[in-house]
Amino acid sequence: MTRATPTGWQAVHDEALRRIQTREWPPGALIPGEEDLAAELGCARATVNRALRELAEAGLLERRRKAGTRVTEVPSRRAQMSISRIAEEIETRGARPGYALIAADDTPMPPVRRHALGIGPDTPTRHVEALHLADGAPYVHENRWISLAAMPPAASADFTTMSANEWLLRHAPFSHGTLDYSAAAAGEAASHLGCDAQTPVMVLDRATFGPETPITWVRLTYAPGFHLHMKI
Amino acid sequence: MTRATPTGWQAVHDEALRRIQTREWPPGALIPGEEDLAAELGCARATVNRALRELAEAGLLERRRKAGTRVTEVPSRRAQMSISRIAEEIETRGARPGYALIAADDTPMPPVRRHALGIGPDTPTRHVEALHLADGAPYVHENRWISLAAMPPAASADFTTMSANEWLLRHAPFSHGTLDYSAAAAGEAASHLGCDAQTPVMVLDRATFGPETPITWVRLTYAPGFHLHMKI
DNA sequence: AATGACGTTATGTATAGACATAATACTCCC
DNA sequence: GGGAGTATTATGTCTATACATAACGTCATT
Repeated sequence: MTRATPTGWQAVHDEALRRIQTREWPPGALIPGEEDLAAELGCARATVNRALRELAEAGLLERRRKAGTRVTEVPSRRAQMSISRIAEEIETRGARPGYALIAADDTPMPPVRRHALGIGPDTPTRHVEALHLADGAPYVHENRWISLAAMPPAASADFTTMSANEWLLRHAPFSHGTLDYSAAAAGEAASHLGCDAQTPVMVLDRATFGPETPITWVRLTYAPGFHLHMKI
Repeated sequence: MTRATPTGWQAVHDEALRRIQTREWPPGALIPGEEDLAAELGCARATVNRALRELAEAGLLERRRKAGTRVTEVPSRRAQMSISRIAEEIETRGARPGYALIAADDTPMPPVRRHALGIGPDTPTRHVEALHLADGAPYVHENRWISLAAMPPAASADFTTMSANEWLLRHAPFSHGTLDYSAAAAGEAASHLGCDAQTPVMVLDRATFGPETPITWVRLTYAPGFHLHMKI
């Protein structure tokens, strides 16, 4: 019963994945217990545990104490994308990043966005508008408000050379946030992006929070032709 | 030196996260070794390892053998979204899902898409066009080709009541795929979505692969107002 | 029959100890 | 001084064992 070949949790992971994909363990089926699998594959239970835990995190298995482990009936898998500095994003696409500040002022934050970020009408904010370039061409228009309650130094930060995006990534201890992509007409950003006001473009609204407080709300309006690529 | 309070890898995880967020461990800094932390927090090295590994997977720490563990300078974090059945997606938004088949025929797969999916011009495919509804209103238009080489039963499957989306999730052992969101004018899908051909809408191009073979390529054109929400 | 207590069981996690591995730091030789 | 080989070291992983915990089933009680 003891198989010699697989050692290491990755081998166990791969073997289990194979059994799921070949439907040797069909959807909905209860798979052998950790103890049994460990015996069969000739390794410790902890090793099997690690392997099956990863598969459960990937959404391919469902594990419950006492009930055991079963193959997910209709796996709802997670797609991942990495959120990074815009400059890095541009470099990843093989282009030379550029940056131009349009305005850094005290334009008040619209009430709708105050609400989205969860800050009161009295919280002071700073407004920054900028354009990011890829190989000299407009890439994305950035329209941002920063809560000065959460980030007082932002009041005097210089955004002419370093973008607010990068400044915040370096200085703000952010912990979580929300992303909201939608399609819209370019509208006011059109002139900066060098397109028609009616051109369909991708818009990203992002709210970012520190461990305790809201930090910033930003609308990124991408130039026409942008596409968001993810793997699953 | 021994702290009583934290036990369990989650406690260690939280404590390390706190130290990162409070900049007690500033960006770029080398943090104590696993052995030291285990001694300080009064637990086994394996427990510290588990906690720090999770933080490294989250992109907050960078770990290298011999070099030790350091806090990521500019963390590029990952946003996740769950890919599930369209019906489930609609239910999640609090609406009653509906489905209507528009066409199931042998319309050939356009060469561009054959290329995207990676199948030759001789591979037989089936074409399915359908509309998904949320509370009776158009939600998303589905335009799909299925490789019959990978999924022969799809040739005779009945897509009038069950969508190809759901049928494939149940029958195809898919392992990976690519997602590509973009903004575009509604175009040909406009009539089905009940909007203007020039209306900006979100378009999702998805290629899905089994462990060995390409399975399906689909273009989902979402109705106006759709937005893609993610958390980070 | 419905309800509640309890034992059983599979997963979840902690532990100490060991070895593997990668990468740095150092030493020796030329 | 420079390059090659070696020692050192922090993380990566496996093992065996133990106990914790959630939840299913059963049995007794109402």
